[in-house]
Amino acid sequence: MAALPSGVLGTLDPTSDRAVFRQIADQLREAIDKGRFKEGAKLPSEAELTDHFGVSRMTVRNSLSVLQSEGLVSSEHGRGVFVRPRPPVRRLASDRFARRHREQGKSAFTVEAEAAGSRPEVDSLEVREERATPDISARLGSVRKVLARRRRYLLDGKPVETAVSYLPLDIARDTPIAEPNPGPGGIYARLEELGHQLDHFEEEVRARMPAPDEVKALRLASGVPVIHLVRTAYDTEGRAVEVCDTVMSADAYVLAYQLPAN
Amino acid sequence: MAALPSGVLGTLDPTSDRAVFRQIADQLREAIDKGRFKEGAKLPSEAELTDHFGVSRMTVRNSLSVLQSEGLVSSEHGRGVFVRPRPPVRRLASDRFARRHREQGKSAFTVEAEAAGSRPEVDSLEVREERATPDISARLGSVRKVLARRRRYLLDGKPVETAVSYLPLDIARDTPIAEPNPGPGGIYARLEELGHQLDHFEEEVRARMPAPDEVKALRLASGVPVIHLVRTAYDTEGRAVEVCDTVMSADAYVLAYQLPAN
DNA sequence: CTTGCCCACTCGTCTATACGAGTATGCCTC
DNA sequence: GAGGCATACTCGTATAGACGAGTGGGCAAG
Repeated sequence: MAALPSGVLGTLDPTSDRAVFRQIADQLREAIDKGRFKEGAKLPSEAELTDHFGVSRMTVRNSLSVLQSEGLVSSEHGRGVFVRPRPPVRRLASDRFARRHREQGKSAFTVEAEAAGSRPEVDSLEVREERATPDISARLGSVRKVLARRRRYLLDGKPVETAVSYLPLDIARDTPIAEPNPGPGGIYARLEELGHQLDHFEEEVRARMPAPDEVKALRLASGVPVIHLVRTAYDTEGRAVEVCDTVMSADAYVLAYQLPAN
Repeated sequence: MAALPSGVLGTLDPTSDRAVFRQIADQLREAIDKGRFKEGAKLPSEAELTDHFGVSRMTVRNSLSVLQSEGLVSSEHGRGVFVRPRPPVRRLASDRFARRHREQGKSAFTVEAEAAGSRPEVDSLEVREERATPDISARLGSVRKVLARRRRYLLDGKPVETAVSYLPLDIARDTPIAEPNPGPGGIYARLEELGHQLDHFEEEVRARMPAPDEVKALRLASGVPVIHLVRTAYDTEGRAVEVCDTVMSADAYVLAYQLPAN
């Protein structure tokens, strides 16, 4: 068993009221914050920490679980515990739905990802007709049946976002929108061709911890929240023509918005 | 020891590959989702779960810690484990910085909270001059020294948000902005009086798990992420006149934005 | 009736141990 | 050299027990 690099970690204060596992977590957190363990670096193994601090393994594991739920580290079975690297962040600009971004052939996601040097992918594409949930129905203006378009977005093989678009069936049925691939410019371009000139979008942003199925779909590490975004698109007649419900890995996104001062 | 209400929880599947503590967590989660345990309700005690499932206490605790890190339940020392109630959510509207909201005497936070029937409070007010961090400096356009205004917002005694405003010292020094109470309409009203007519705001939204000091300041339950919002205010000459860095309890907020379609 | 204490119940912390399972390395065999 | 296997090291799961500390209700003393 290799000894710990000296000076990286201190000792416990037995007179402190603070629980031992918290003291250990504090020391590891500080070491990470100060760069003594860099991004992606391996922390000392549980056995090494057990020896160094003279505590039982469960206490050490408790400390590590604290850091894990803070999103600072993640453990890999058989390999060790590592300082979680920050993935490249995707910035959603406030003009991302401007019409000029729709005029080109590819989808916004693809264009932007390639510009950033990433390999974009879309999978789990599924288009079907459904009964609207009460929430979706309310947002679309008391629509009963909707077309639901589900898909998952990946960058360089890593899932970053799932999205479901809901459109009133009377608008979308038997149009290219009901096709898996709606064609250049995406469904917004198709909506405008169908006479629904888009006026503006409303977005609602929430953050929360993921449900188990979201952990799976986005391959989320523990301690990573999700951003839950619900966007409603309105045409120039004031009608809600689409609701898009998206769940994003919070560590892969930053959302940018512009607000008027008057 | 009271027996568990029959039918609320099932039994384990010993043939399953799924770890026992996960199976228990799954059952509890399902019971909560289906409303068999309502908001604020007390879950069976660790001892009861230990008996019911015939496993050791640590295994039960492990299950509960899963639910806790999902934000579903929170434990109270000496009392039990409870289904976490969803606090009333504060909605930040997309027009929240419209000039008309500034014309009145009180701060936006106060007005809005009272309209919603809550008791607003602001504390930890602290105003001082500081060296700008590289990030703040970049956002303000290579400003070296700034005026920092720190404060914490509470609703009905519960902290919901901390905020720090940074203003270039050459704008804010020796003005009402440097006073703890900047007067009616807040610092934005003062900026306009000083000749900095506001043009627009840019906001960046991130979500992440809170650092320990944020847990303390916002009294966050475990499993509750924070929304990290950085807003930059620009005047009509294109100059960045303020950066506001705010951290919000994610379970108390939903942010609303409006995006143009062109 | 009120006060104060005791006690039962609750979760929090910690130890010690055992075995399982994934990973990586190096050696041995072919 | 290539392949496969043994092995050591890693984290994952689970048990059993002990004591501490916060909460709340009931009982006894005043």
